Amino acid sequence: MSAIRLLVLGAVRQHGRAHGYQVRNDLEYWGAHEWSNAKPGSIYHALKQLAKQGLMRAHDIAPSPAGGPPRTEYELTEAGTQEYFALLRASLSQHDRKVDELSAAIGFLVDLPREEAVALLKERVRGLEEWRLSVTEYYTPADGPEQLGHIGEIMNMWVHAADGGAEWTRGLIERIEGGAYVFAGEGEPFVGVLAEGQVNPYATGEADPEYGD
Amino acid sequence: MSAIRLLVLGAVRQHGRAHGYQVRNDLEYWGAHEWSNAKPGSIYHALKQLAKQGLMRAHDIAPSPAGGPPRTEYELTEAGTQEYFALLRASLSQHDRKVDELSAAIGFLVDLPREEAVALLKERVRGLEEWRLSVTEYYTPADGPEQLGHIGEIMNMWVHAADGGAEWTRGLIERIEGGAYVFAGEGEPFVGVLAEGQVNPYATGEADPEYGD
DNA sequence: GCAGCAGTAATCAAACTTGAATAGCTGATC
DNA sequence: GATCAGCTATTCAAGTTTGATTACTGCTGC
Repeated sequence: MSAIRLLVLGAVRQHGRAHGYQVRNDLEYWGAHEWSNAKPGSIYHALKQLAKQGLMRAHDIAPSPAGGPPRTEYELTEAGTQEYFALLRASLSQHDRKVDELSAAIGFLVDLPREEAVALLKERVRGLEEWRLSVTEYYTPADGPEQLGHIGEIMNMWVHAADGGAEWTRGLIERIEGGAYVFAGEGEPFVGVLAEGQVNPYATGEADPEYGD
Repeated sequence: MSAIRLLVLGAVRQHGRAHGYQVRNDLEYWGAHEWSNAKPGSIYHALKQLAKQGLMRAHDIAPSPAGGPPRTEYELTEAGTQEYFALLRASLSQHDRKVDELSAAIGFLVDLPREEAVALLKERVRGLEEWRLSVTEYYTPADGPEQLGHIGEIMNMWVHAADGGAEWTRGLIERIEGGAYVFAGEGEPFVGVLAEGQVNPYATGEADPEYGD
């Protein structure tokens, strides 16, 4: 559940204090329901879990002003902030994680200082190159790759994915080094959450590629 | 659970009759534990589930000849075979499925006639191109793409993935049309499972990229 | 001759995910 | 002015996945 974890931690952190529905809305705003398992059930589960693990503080709040059942607001603890950054760094630098985790991490990329973001992404590229090498070596039987028959196509797909991933990452590094976006400590931070009452311009409720996961 | 479903159906089908541990071993032989959630628990669960749904017949067998608790052998029913091919076709042609499903499907690709495999893969390419278009259109706000800030990088990643996936698929189509591999109805089929007692030359128990899923 | 390790085979509790259901309020429609 | 649709907000049961654990056998060294 690291992707959900990262998303929920990041969303609550940006609000300072948020309830489940707010988080759910942010994630939809980010398109997260399309590339991750960010369904209501999972979000509420994650919030409870994180609270149980001491990463969030829960505050019971009176019934909402606009109808619905009474709601609970959450707030990161110090440990929660630590966990957030640890997860963010790991998701960016380690290639052997699910795609939804990377997507989430890209969304929070600017919470880090610029140089650190670049360093982590370079680490990712290194990992991808290493992995590519290990796949081609490990899965080449002693008696030649023909032994594998069409099974070799699976490895070929991995290699292709590794190359594509590395290429994309290099492009991103270039843009960041070129001065794109506003990172931590560089002034007015990027506003990535919906204010109370603001409508989500991207909420359509359709189109569900669910690529990767 | 479609990936596990496909893997288990395909493995049992190739054996004719197989017990859980045999399936588990085949999946490891294929490297499936590296790119799918093919853990023992999931495999046994899938077998039971498939049996419950009438896609497999279960046979209780006396305690194994080589130690361990009594085992159960499974065998595809007619409905199971139908389901297997339906799943295989869907996994190959639909781009909006998880990567592990595609990996599994590639492993079983040669269970289909050559022309059908090509047709399904072409369908996949069409879907990827369409999806690429929808991503670039849908996530370009009226007031220009800069509005999205670094969030646009997530969409960029998708587009990159779509392009890479389409390119890889086209390459595969080319190789198949060029006569590579032995498909259904073309003589001696490819042997993709371990015979009883044969050791798995790829079983190392380490290296776990877990790419995609 | 037996302690311990490696291999065979399967199960279980706990955690996680899914999709649907619930429940209250507002505004529109007939 | 009843009721229906739609939004706010959360919970729940059922299904799936995970990681550990169990249980049994054969071999190996001492």
